[in-house]
Amino acid sequence: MLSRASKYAILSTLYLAEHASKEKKMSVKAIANSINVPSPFLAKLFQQLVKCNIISSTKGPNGGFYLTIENENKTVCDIIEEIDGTNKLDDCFLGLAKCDGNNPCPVHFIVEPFKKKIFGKFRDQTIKEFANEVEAQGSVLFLSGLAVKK
Amino acid sequence: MLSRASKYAILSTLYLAEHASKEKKMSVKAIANSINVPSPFLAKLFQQLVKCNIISSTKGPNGGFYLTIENENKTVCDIIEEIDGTNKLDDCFLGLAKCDGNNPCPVHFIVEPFKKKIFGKFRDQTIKEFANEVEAQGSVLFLSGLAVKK
DNA sequence: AAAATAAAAGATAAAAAGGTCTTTTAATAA
DNA sequence: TTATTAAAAGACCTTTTTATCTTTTATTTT
Repeated sequence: MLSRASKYAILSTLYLAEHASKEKKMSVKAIANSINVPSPFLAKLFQQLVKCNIISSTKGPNGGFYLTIENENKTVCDIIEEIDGTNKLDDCFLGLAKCDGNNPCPVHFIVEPFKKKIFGKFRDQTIKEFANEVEAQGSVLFLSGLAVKK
Repeated sequence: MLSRASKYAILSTLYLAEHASKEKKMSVKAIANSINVPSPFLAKLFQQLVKCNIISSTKGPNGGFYLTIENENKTVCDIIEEIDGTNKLDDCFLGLAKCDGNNPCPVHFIVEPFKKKIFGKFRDQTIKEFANEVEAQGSVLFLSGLAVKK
């Protein structure tokens, strides 16, 4: 459904929202280590995310990545659209080119409500809001097996 | 979530359940054309499905693929496990190695009920039952855009 | 200004997924 | 029993995804 790249991008952006700021920028390596993602790959991803204004960066000593207010108002949908292209998320679960209520695939009516729900969340909630929720719920952002509750 | 191979396998097995029988076997090409799937690729898949006893085949004139009673009692889960390996379906939506109620990813509690539902269907319903439902609902099995209601 | 730091850029490599083609084998109908 | 048909088997190719490495550029601190 989502590419690994998208997953990395979502997790690391949420991580930035929670742990970085203009005053406390984070390097790729620090983030990659924290959430357990290959750092050169994440570096490439971050370039892309900076370019499309989903995250921000500065070079040099004490440089790194962080989110501006504008960045914080982006959505997870923006990330997915940037990385995976327009809405891989909305593809038919069984791969039909045209799957809808009139032309339903065999699992359409099971998948549809789920898609509406998660899609709604990804579209309507800002990164900042999402990150706050993640923090409140104690959700995990670490890919590795040994995730520890904060 | 599912590989394309799994999707092809599911659709074509349901198609076989609906359209073929021991008396009316179907060739790869016929099925591939019907549901709009590359036929050499489907041929490979079918070999695998025959080997693990999810579908049946005979060679020669009037040969082709069909389902036995035993085949009809397999499940979609059996297909997925055979093609994608054990339960790619159950992987965390955001890629966490260990994602559960205690260690939830940021969307765990949205994804979990959906997984339970679709997973249950795929596990508890036989191919035959599923195919009957598909027929009753008039669901579409054709990948191409121009699917036509039967 | 010089040294150090960290991202940007881009070339490259490895792995997985998706797809095709050719030869062999088995079954059956003529 | 021969010709034909259709699957089985396996080699091979292409594209996409994932991952790495090296060089350049910008910033900042000393």
